[in-house]
Amino acid sequence: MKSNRITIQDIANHARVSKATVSRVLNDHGTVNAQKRDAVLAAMGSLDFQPNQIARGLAGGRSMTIGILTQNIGTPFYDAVIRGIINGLAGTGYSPIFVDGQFKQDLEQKVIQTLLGRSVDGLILVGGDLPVDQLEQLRHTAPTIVVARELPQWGDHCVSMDNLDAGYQATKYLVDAGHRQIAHIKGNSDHEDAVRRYEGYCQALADAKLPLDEELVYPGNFYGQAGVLAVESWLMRGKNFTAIFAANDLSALGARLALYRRNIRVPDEISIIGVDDQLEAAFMTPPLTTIRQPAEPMGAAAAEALLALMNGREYKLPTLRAELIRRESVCGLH
Amino acid sequence: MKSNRITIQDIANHARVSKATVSRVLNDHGTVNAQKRDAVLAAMGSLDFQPNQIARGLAGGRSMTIGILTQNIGTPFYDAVIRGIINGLAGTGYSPIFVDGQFKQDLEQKVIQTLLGRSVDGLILVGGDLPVDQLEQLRHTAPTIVVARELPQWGDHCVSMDNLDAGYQATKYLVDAGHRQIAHIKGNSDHEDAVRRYEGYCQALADAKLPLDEELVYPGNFYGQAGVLAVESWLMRGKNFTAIFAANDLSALGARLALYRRNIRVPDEISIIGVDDQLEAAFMTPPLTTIRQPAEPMGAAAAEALLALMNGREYKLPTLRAELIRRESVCGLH
DNA sequence: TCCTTGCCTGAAACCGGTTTCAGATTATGA
DNA sequence: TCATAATCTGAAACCGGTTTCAGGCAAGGA
Repeated sequence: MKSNRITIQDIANHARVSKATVSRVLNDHGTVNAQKRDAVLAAMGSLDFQPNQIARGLAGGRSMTIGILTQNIGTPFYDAVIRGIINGLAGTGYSPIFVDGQFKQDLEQKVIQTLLGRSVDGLILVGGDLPVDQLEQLRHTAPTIVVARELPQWGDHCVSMDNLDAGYQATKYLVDAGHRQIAHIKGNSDHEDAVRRYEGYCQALADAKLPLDEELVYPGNFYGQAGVLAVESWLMRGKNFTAIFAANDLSALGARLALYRRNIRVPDEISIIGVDDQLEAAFMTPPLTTIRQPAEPMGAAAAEALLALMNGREYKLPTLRAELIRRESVCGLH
Repeated sequence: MKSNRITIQDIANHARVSKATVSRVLNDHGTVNAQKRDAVLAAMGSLDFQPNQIARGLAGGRSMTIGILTQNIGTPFYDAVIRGIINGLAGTGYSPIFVDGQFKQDLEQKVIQTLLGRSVDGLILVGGDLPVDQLEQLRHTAPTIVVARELPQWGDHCVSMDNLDAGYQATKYLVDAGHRQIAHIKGNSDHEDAVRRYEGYCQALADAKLPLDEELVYPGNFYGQAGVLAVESWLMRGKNFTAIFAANDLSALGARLALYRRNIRVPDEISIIGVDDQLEAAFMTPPLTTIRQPAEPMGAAAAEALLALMNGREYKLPTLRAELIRRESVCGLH
């Protein structure tokens, strides 16, 4: 597969100028006589010239690539964040390169090295577990934005949503609707977001002077099956509760299924609220009341922030807050 | 942000050898005296050397990147295919670069050019609309695999599932369960997969000597709302039907919701079958009977095939077939 | 008219690797 | 012991661009 691609030298020959001049018009840099510029442009057009980014990257020190570290958690949330990033980068000349950390610290470090080996111009870390001091160090190697991970001390290098607030809003909404016995299906206990949502749950309970019943907190994992098991375990033990706050939509769905099997009506007998507002939530039966995570906007904001950061432009991060989406899976108790 | 990264020359100085020798041990190429090799290796270790992929790409002609053209359709299916690709490429030294074609031919062509400009070593096209002759041409520029698009004439450069078969299986399952009036919610009419599934539906009907009622075919778009509207339009017009074949799970969900609103029981009164088997399907109420698309395996197979293709290795594509997943949204009519 | 000045331009160095090629060294065989 | 082959090695060319630098040229000022 011999590369017969035409190079800047071909253009130079064709337009009877030097490589340097071609480079100048290519980058719109320095001054070039209008006639020569036109000749170069014409040559580029007729020869269908496509500059070699690899060579540009090597020579210019800018590879025009952005490294993206993802965590292959397989939830719709991360996928949406990534979509946001891809869209945010589209048409900017920068291309995203993806590597997968699988939520393992050592692997994360390794794949970030491969990213650096590719001289990425910037880094977007989606979630992940890297300790802050390593992030700090990384930041001095390449412009870095962390997204979908709460790092308060990182200020404007971090695009995230307040998960404690999300948990709080969800729980408070149930409390305000009159619920007093509110169960919770947790996400993975080693997952920061899950812990924060749980903290929000606790805090809302405390603020309402409601006791926290540990037995009404099920150690889930963000998957649907966890929701099923949670409900079954509570029912089995004869626990009383009128509402469930699930750490994400998928486990809310699982919970709803378990109730369906027992012929327990939602929301009449038991209310359910989730977190995510993924596409399917609106079509659950009944449509799921949930806390919307602005996943795609987060990704887009991260991309935009990184672009600004790399080019030394000012920028400010949008404040992305969890938003309560009222649908029909929660009803008032009066 | 001065790049103080250490280079092959630093290693060479440190180990008292030439760049050429360092390169040789780096690539395990040619012969190198064991002592010098050790010295080089030691230098690499102590200096924490990370070869510059950009430079390697330029010099060696292999960029170790794979271009991925995606269609930002936003459905879980494509996301899953992409996950499969990322996983399939993980640990191979190749990194995926993503561009988005948004299902627009002209944009697809443009972004493929940017991929080529980055001297990708291979190309994976996920879905898309590019005409076959352009694909054919592309194939001679870089090793190319098409995934999630049926291109029978492309033989082993194409990883796909038979969507006609998927539609046929779904419909036949309903027929075999005793259903005679089977409605269908189509996907986008300009989407090949949707058309094929519809063809499968028609064929299964024909094979069962059942008439095709055009009014029971709703022109959907793979989204949930289409499912809702489909059911409402049929009900409004007083159409009789006992089963629905939805072109994907999401529109099946929509249909289920519309029935729920009318208090029509599933599957007792109306059966539903979808296509995809996305994560949520198993937790629908009732759990959705569906045709599983092996999305992640398709992505993984595409990655594997491309790797083999690029390195001139033999390979054979797995036969990935739609698989009926029996759950509870379909019941027999007897 | 001569000297600056500023505008253009091409030659050449450079980015960090790979690869070719020829020479040096060592091992082998006669 | 010497010729020959096999094994190693470094210098230099090269990949396709960018950037520096010095010089050529025309315009402007004295």
